[in-house]
Amino acid sequence: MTAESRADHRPSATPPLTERQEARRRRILDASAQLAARGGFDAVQMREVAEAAGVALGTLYRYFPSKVHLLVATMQDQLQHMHTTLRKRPPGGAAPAERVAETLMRAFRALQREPQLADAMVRALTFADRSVSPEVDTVSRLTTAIILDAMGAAQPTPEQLSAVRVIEHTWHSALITWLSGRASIAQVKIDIETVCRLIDLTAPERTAARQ
Amino acid sequence: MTAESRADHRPSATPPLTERQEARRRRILDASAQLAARGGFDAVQMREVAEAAGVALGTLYRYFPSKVHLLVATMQDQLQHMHTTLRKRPPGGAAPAERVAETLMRAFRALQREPQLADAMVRALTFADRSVSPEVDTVSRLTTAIILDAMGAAQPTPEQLSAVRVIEHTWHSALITWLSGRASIAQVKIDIETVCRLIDLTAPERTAARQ
DNA sequence: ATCAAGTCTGTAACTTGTTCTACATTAGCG
DNA sequence: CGCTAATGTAGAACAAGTTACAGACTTGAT
Repeated sequence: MTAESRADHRPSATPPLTERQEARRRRILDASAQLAARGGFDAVQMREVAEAAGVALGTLYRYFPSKVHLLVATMQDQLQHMHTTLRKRPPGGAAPAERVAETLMRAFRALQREPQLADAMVRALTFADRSVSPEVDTVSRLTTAIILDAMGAAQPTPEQLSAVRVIEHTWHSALITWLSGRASIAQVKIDIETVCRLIDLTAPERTAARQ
Repeated sequence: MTAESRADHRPSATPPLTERQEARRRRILDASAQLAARGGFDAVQMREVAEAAGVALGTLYRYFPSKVHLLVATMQDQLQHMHTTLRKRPPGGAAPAERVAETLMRAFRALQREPQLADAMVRALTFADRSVSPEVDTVSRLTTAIILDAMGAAQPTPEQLSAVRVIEHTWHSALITWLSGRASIAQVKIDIETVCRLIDLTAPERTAARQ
């Protein structure tokens, strides 16, 4: 059970990395997160990341072909953490809508602890162009997984998936308005709770509850 | 009734512009839109905008303190157009939710005609940092106005305003997923229709009939 | 152990957003 | 008109993302 078996998360046809390469990748991601946590998107300067990670600039670009790729990968990394953390203490609400809202608010509070890091990651995510689509998609799938987990919908209907998509849209966009100082934390909370009402609307309605 | 009285749209304490200045501003915005329409965000290069507008680089920066400011202003400009255009033929649906969805889809089709321009504007909008907040807020208010128009809610309740906020979030984020090729046009349509269901949910339901 | 292919390193160059500077033009005002 | 402050111009300079390249180091197969 060496480092090798752990490394096979990524779906794409990445040639497996040697141990030293895995270590380099990790140092880079850590350096990225650390610089981001200090000063947000702008503070993640490729030369500085390279230096902090003890790697040449060219190498950094071999691992992550652009700053946006790097930050999206950083987000993937952080989301993994969050997903495992969230799984440990599942939300307590009775209705799916409540549980999703609770989960997202928990994630939101985690982001509030490192607002600059959140800034860097979210800005990169929404600024990403087509060349980063696969990576952004991975982040999106992770987010979807977290929300579906909270809903407790193992076999979501297409309608429910639509609701989840809309929730994700709202989540990202609300984060942006918060990060750029155009919405308060309270406002974000309201938006999340509002959009989560869509879940009730799309629940498999044979179960009496809401009609 | 010279050009002067027309110029007083902007709320901030902008000293009134002379006629030549108004003309410069217009040339800059037009050049920006034209370059954006060609090649999207990346094709809007400040030197090229300046040259196309027949203005020195320093002047461009006096009018718009950054590329993002410029593109957000371009978006304001385009939204004005759209708002007037949309007002001319109001949506035909019976229920507010239908009308809003119809209006947004109409706007979406307009954006599809110039996808590169849409790309430049939307990317700028979501990439904008705090220094652009006032301008982004103006765009947001314009969008809100368009949606409220379509709803026909002259006196929206706080709940309805929350729904509108969420609709806006979804609108922006769905546009981004479309622009970066991660969602199809059909998918965007579904997302818009899904989120518009929130309107029914928040309608002032004491007035039995849909009023 | 050795060789070829692939990786890394250090560094310079290039691109484009942004800032700065020195000088010319314009606008408002007495 | 003639002055002065604000505005505009041309172009250099700077910053950070990105690319290019020559030489050293690793790796894997023989």
